Amino acid sequence: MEYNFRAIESKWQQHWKNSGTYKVSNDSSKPKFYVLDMFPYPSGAGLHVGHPLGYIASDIYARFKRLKGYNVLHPMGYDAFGLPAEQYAIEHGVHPAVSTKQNIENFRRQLDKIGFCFDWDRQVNTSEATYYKWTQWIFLQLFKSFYNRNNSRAESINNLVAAFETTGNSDHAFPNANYKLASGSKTFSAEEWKSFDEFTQQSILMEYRLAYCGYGEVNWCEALGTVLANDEVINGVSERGGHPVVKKKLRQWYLRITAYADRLLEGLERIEFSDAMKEMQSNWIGKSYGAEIDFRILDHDDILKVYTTRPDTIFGVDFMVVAPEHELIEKITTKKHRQEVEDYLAYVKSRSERERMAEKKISGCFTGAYAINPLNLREIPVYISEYVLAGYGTGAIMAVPCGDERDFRFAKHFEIPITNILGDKFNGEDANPTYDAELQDSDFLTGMMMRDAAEVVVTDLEGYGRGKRKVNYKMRDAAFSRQRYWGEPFPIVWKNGIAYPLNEKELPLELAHVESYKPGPEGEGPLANIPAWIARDLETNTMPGYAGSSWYFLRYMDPQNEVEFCSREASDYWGQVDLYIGGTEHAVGHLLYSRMWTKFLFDLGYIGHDEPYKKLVNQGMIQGSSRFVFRIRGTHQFVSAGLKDQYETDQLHVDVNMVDGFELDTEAFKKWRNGEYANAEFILEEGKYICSAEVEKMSKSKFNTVNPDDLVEKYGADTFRMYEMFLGPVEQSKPWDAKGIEGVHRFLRKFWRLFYDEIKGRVWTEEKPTDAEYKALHKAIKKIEEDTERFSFNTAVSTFMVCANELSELKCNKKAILEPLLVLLTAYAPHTAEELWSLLGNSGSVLDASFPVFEQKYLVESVKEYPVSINGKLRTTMVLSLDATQQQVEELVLTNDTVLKWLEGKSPKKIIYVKNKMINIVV
RNA sequence: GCCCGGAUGGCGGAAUUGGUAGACGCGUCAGACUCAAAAUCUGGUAUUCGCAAGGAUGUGCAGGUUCGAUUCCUGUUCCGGGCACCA
Repeated sequence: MEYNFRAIESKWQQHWKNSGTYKVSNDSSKPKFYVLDMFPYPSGAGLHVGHPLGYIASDIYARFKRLKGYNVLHPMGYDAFGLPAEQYAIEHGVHPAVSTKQNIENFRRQLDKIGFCFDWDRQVNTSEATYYKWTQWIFLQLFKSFYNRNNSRAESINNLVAAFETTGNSDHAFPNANYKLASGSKTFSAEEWKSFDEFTQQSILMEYRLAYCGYGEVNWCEALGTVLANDEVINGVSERGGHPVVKKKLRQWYLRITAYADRLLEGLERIEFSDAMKEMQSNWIGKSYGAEIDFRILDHDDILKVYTTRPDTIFGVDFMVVAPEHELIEKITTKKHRQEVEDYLAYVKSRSERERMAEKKISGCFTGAYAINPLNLREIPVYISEYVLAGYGTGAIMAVPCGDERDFRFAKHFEIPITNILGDKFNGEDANPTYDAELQDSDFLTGMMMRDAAEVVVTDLEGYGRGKRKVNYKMRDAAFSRQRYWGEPFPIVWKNGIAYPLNEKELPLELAHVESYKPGPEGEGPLANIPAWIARDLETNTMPGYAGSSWYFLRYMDPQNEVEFCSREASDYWGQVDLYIGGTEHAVGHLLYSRMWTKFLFDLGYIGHDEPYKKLVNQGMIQGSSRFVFRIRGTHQFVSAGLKDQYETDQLHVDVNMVDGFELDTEAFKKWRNGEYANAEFILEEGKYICSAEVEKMSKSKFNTVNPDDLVEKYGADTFRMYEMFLGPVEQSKPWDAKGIEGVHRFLRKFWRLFYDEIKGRVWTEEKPTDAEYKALHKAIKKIEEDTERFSFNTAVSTFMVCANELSELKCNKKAILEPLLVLLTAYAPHTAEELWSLLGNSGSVLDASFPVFEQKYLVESVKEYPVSINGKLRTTMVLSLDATQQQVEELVLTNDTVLKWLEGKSPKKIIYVKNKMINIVV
């Protein structure tokens, strides 16, 4: 009887489906455990081998916990809204709902073949109205709430209106400190509030709402008449067609995530994320303590406000730099410098924020204006440079070239004289950002340590009313709208420039059917082209990809609920996600947004916990080998990799399936993407078009995916599962390579042969095991249990191999040994385990067995082979009793021939003996 | 540029707390079985010197701490992820 994995796997997959083996109840006497995967975007390329890496890990853990007696929730669904479906619709004219449905069916087929223990009755799909009804509902709650900074939680906006009606905004200053009423004031009284017209009142409330409207910059491509995602822009031109892209301001929705900045930081202390992950999140939030300082502008009434974390360096300020978007530029630029400034601003407009940050070359220009240092009245030139970003702080900095590297290089480039306030800590060749220097040439601060001076400066400035202490965050409010079709519609109508929420009873606001996915006028989304939509004054933007994923873990708990997003009873039962598995690429996006939504729902009392994920394990990325072609800027010509340096080119991904090794199939390329490159011309080298290659994360957008189907077909799901785990630590990124899969397959066949032989048939017996056999088993139980618990699945797989090798060698075919081993194997190779379990005469699923209990008594040893080193170099080994004392060891060691040889007659200085570890002799 | 990770044989990786570097698997070499092949089994396989015994070197690179460093510290190179509209 051979290992017929195809028959076994389809038999058990069918059986699990029919008998509801993986159905999970919200009502159980067992302790609960919630294992969650980051759900996939169902791309047209199907599941690739990178997806299952995390899913297999979580599946193993979920099965392991179930064997350990838990009621385990392990659901799966689809993050189904998104740009690629819309792109596909544009290219092929297939409605995103149709292609998404097909893609989901394909994903489901692929997932089913791998034998996951998902409870599919709980599946969610973010693009279904039954789901996004509740995404819209939560959005409305955000819209109708504000963040009460007096008690640090979200509350109904009605409470704020009530406060305005009694005390104006004296207890609730504008969240945006720069916001001013038409009168120029930042405060209003109750009487004033009541006197405002509705538009003014609503505009004011918009400044407080947790979901609000504002203006933000997008990538605008005039030639395509559309807004582009960052992904679609390469070197400042569109990926499609290579057209210029500039920034354009559009009305956008935002989520006021900055209100939660402190709580998002604090919450990190209560969750088990890796230190690296916590660090990334806290760097993203970027809390800093500093000061806002007002610099007057010479010959103007205007104030240039800067934020600095180093007020102690104020006497080292040699120039000011403002962001190119800064509102004062228009006013303060002198006639003489106007043309130069305008040219510079035009250049910056074509630059993405990323390019600006990554740029090593110094650029900038002088406005002709001077600011005045408030402490010594020194006149300081005001420059514009792209390295200062409008969104951070006040969009202006005071530059201290002796202490800041970028300021230093800027000063050198523009030949601005550098004031040294660091004495000999500044060498004139590099900036020194130290806090440990005695200030020099700093007026009344001279002689003071820098770290003490900040406080003195701020106090002094506050005295003059020229500055104040300020906590600043690098994090910005999250842009929450897209000028796209395939996303959740906003349940908002616009009347006379005022946004009104739809009545909750009108939800879901279903996405209207469109004939074309072409953008609307003025950069609006495709919804703006639908007369019926416009006639209802509905918002034409849609929500971004992360809307649905910000709360999906809650919907799994109560997926069919028609009256609530999730009942409090269900969310109280399941509580936090105990184990969340997903990639680090979501470190600051999805994970921060969903943490914020959870805190918000907690504030309003809809759920009882304020952190969604108790423990996060980051699966490493499976990397693919990408191929690139080089388009000559502004043309349809593509140049082979070896010749690219002779031209100015943009590097574009091509589908690895059109490339043989490195050689591009140019005819396939012309037909690719529905003829996008039909008129491409090629500059070849030696008659071939050679692509360049890079190892990158495996992703549909990089066209480098490898599909698991063939491997599952050839070797079976159990082999595939164990092989993906055997590749290496789950947290580590690794390039995909299928060449080792044979070894895992051989192991499973070998394992099978412990039970059934191809010739003899059944070989397993009821005989009593020997000590050696028990030892092999219990070593495996211990190691596999520990390894599974700590997510070290690769070493667990190798332990299975070691154990099977040992049992083969011992010729052990005894049920008393093999049966517990099967239970261990269930989490890793569920089909094989089920089949053998039933062949051993058991009824029911092996998942309902209980995890074998490790017994130390089988592993007790009395002696150990110790490594013996001389001066740290291993020279020999000695078998010694485990309870040997230091003195006994010293005596024994000195009788060893090898030791004596290396001692060369000298007596050892010291003998280090670490029990159960090693012996080292120092000469 | 900034933030976060990673680097160990021909390859994927192991070494859980500073204690025998290379478990397990792939590949490869030799052998057994076979008319032959597949499958299976046995043995070898970091580099290097040596007939061997036995040495020397070795965890990206350069230093440091330690009786002892893949592991800790400092610096550095290369690769990967993220940087706010891919999801």
